[in-house]
Amino acid sequence: MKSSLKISETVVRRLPIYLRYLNELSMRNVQTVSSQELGNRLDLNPAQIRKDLAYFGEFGKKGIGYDVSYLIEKIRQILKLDQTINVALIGAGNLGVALCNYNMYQKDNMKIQAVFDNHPDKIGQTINHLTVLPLSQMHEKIRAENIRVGIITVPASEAQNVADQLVEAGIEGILNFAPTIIKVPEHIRVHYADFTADLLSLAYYLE
Amino acid sequence: MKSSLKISETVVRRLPIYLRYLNELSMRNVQTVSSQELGNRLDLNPAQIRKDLAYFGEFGKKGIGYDVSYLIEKIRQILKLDQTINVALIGAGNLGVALCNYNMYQKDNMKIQAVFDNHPDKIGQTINHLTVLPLSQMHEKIRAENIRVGIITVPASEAQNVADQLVEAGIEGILNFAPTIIKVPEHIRVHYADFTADLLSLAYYLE
DNA sequence: TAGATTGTTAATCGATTAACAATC
DNA sequence: TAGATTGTTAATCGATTAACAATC
Repeated sequence: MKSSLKISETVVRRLPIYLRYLNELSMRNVQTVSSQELGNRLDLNPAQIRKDLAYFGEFGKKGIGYDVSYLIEKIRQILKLDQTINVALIGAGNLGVALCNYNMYQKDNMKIQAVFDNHPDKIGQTINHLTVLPLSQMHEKIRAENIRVGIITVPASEAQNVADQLVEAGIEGILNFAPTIIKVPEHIRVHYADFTADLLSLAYYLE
Repeated sequence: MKSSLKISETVVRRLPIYLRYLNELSMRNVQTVSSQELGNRLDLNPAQIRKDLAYFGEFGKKGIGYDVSYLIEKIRQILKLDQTINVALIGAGNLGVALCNYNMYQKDNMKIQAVFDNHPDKIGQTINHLTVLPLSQMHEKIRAENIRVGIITVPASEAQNVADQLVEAGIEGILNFAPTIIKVPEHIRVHYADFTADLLSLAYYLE
């Protein structure tokens, strides 16, 4: 385990991709997989996959490949998904509600434990067993429930304000669906789920 | 215009980000912006922004900066957003419905013109003025409406099947929200809106 | 043993950034 | 003119890939 090394962001971003396919293999009772097979399926170079995994340890066996279950366990450890991570969602609009109901991350140990919205129509409603709370209760709830990640699904115009409140409440990471760049202190991690940019850039490649 | 040059994907992906902020400036009646200001706001290196734009032409004025309206116009041309691009959405679940209602890309000239789903409960329902059609009508409708892009919001297990049908119907690009890698012919462009990977990789950086 | 596949080094490729002449 | 800022080159930095000894 070379955990002293600084691992690049591009490497970390591939780990969930590996994990997902490994889970699929596991469900099909496949015992072992090679970097070759992984690469084929995921459109990645096998050498890259081996190198990615080698940053974290020696998980494979020469001549054999990787034990599927063992590698799943290891990647989950690396991503810190061996513990439950509590998540709050802010913005109970169409997208927010969709993500709450999705809740497929639950099997990955990330669980939406609270939903916030300031719209009077929304407050008090129930979404997937969770009552929508006003933003004024965010600080208290986030601390009480040990929530460490916030998902922002409010309009772009409100995203920075919500981010500020999340930081203030002691959140450690943010997944921002609002189509805007937000400013947070150094120690807060922000990922962008920017599907409008994904869609618009697609137009460039047409025809 | 050095349009012969092969532009890298990372450059193209930043164009919608520029466009978005330029639109904001335009609405605030800002006439001119420097790469410095853009970089500040978007957390990007000013040299990178100048280089990105210079791939497509000389849009700025030395000593002055970029004319906001002119640059918006140019970026829209580059991304081919000066024409309307018709889009189909496949999978009228929570997420699909959310994206239909969103339809904020409409102002960017990408418009969802058809919605498909095979679930009997869904077929015939109306979502944002569009009637949900069965997949069996996809081929015909896509050709009739000149639809060039497909958004996949079905479960991962069905994504490849839907992608195959989209390709068969003559689609040119796909935005895939299903958490799985899909295989398509060389000439089809696929972008991934993989927010579960964004969320899981966030866990790595906590604490 | 022979075949397969890892972990890792070295080579390549591509992206970012600094620096600055050109010029508004 | 003096100050600001572009477009572009060169330097740096980082990521991908090929190749192969080690070994199951």
